[in-house]
Amino acid sequence: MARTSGSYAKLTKPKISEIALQLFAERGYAAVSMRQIASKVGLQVGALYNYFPDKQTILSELLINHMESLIEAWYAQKLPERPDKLLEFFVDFHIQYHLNRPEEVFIAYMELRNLTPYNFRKIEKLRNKYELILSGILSEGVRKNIFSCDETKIASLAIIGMLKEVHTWYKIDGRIGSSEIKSIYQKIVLKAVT
Amino acid sequence: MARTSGSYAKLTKPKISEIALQLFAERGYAAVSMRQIASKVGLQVGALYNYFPDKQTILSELLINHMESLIEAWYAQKLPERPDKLLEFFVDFHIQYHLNRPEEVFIAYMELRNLTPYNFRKIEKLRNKYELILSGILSEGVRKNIFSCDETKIASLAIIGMLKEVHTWYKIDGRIGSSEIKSIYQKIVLKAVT
DNA sequence: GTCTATATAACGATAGAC
DNA sequence: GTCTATCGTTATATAGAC
Repeated sequence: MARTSGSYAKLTKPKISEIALQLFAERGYAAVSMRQIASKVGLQVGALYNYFPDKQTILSELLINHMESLIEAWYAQKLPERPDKLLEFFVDFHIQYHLNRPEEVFIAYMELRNLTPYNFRKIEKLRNKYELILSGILSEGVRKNIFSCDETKIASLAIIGMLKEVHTWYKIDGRIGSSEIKSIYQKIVLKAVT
Repeated sequence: MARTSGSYAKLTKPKISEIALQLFAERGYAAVSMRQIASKVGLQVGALYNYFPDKQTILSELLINHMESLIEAWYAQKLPERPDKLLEFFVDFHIQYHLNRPEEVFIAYMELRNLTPYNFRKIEKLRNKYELILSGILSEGVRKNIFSCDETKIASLAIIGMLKEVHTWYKIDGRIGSSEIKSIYQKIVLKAVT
């Protein structure tokens, strides 16, 4: 068995990320200090820099991991082949994934403006990669004459834009359940491209 | 005629507020420095303190003025007497007023967390005052047997909460015009209380 | 790997000359 | 009313002891 100090250390970085996520979502990136993060983790400031080179990297890693996990989660599934079923599947997946991570969704939306241009471009690339999944589904459907859609690229942007607004409507204790929301959006999206 | 310096000075405070509003909406309150505000106004930092005692007051005045202007704008209108017409009028008024001020709506939602407890309570009181307008309309309608509603206070909170979500849906260049949105919400709200 | 101590810069806010 | 200069504080980030 490894030394206990080493075992704990493996948990330290995820813990820093988790607490930074909470604080950034609660007070905003610029309003949170490294000292506050360290204090809530149970460390002194200097120790944070064993895990992250700077504050900016804590934020950018949160956002990059969020996007990368999203894309990985998509490809980890067994996907249906028919493009119309695949599109329904995508809507369902997207809504469910984002409803399960309200804090990540919030900072991915709010704190983009606090990324350096370099990190912002990284996020943009990942976002494009995710949008390619959807536009790929659409153009495959068009090729098989199941969908009718002139501009699959623009259509996929519009659809993702629409789906993004779910989190502003959805309340866990509200009258509308997540399964209802998903079926509503599935119908809207399918109608939009057939 | 007054001295030109005096004339310009009268415009300085509104200009500071206007530019602070822009910057706060764009980058967030905590990420904007007094020096940045001063620079964009065309002043040195020290000069800002002739108009505001501190940075916090710039933010709180923006939010307080936003709420006070909203309430004043309501009472400045000629109001219909019938409670059902008055309710329609309220929905129309609320949506139009907020669609015209996207930056104010945004910081009124996002920057509440950066208010001191004292200023936060001020905003809460103004919000209650605004909600009293609506609950007053509802209870007057109940008294005249036009509306049916058990808890007018809770109903008014729910309605305002619903109306607040308009700004997340509405896009000026979108397919849905503001007049359509208003009539949709008027119907929903009226149905909800009759 | 974590600590204490510190370098360096930027922040909000103030004082006094003009 | 605006400027320059500066105070005191706090921030990020680093260096070196343990």
